Amino acid sequence: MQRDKTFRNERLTYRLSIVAQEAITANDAIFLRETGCSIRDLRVLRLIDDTPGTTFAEISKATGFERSLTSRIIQSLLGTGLIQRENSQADARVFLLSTTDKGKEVRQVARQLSDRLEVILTDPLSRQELRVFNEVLERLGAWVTSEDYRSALQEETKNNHNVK
Amino acid sequence: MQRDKTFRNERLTYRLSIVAQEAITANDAIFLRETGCSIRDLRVLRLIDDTPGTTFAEISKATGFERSLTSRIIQSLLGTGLIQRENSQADARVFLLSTTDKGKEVRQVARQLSDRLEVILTDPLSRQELRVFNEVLERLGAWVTSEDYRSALQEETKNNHNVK
DNA sequence: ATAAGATAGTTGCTTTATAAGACTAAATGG
DNA sequence: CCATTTAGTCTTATAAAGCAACTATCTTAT
Repeated sequence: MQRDKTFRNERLTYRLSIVAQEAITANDAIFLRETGCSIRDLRVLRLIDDTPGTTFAEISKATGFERSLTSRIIQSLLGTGLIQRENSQADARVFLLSTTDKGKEVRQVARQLSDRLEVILTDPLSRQELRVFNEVLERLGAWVTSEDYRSALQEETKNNHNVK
Repeated sequence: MQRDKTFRNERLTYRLSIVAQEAITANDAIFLRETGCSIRDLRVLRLIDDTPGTTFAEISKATGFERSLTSRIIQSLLGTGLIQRENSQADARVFLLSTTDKGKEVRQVARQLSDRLEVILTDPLSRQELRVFNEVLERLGAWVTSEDYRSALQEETKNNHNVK
């Protein structure tokens, strides 16, 4: 979609959304094709691979995904044999999750793919620009997810409820 | 959602998506509250205000929105009295769109709000960083929407169909 | 020992957004 | 004047995501 947009003198937020949207949807399709997993699935896979023995609840908390969504993602990863689960000895309600060999392999493939896609994405940038961009993005990420950001927004829109 | 994410050593694409997602959803809610329009509606409003006498088809083409979606957005703007339409003399199938006074006003309010929100968003950045960020984002925007980007992606995934 | 929560995880249902496509009316072109 | 194309609308299908109910197990208090 969106072929011939002009793109000049637009808002930062707008440009941000364009870049994010295009980069992500394009990448997501590629990940799906090459690994059989969406980016979101892979994020869960990565989490499990990094912390073997983790549980459903921890995944849900770490990702912020809804419980039902988390559950379905885990089902899917189990279904494709990328992760396995065993009953916890300590608590019969709990399943301990870990990656299978196949899961580890897919994770590796995804990691490499991700590297290559990132190289393509940042192709038009100089090393210097990339560095700044990365750093700024990290800072902005922390900022937009902070409480301070939220209250700054609230403060703003409280004052000028109907401007002029 | 997503409160205590750690955020370090993550991918650029991931950080990009976080920032875009948070910034946009937060902003969208604010725009909706303050102007009664979503960001998407406002984009259409802006287009119409910039090119009075434009048509449904042009809007759809410029935004890349599906025809049905475009139609519904226009209906909505008509319904809230932000735009008006008249029959084209030249072609009875065509409606010429233009903004009403109310529409122009809302556009102004939105513009100012957008300015203020952007200031808040970029609060943690130095002037210098902001400049680079803006420029890089513009360049990336052009890049990810280009044919070259698409073919670079295709090229990439064609070669290593299943890595190792 | 047992009743009353609380917690782990799953499943079905509802809402919502979007795309797809059928449809009407009018224009174009041979 | 018939066939095809185009403008724009409207209905319907589909898919994602959240909500809430549900089972099973654990914990705590009496």
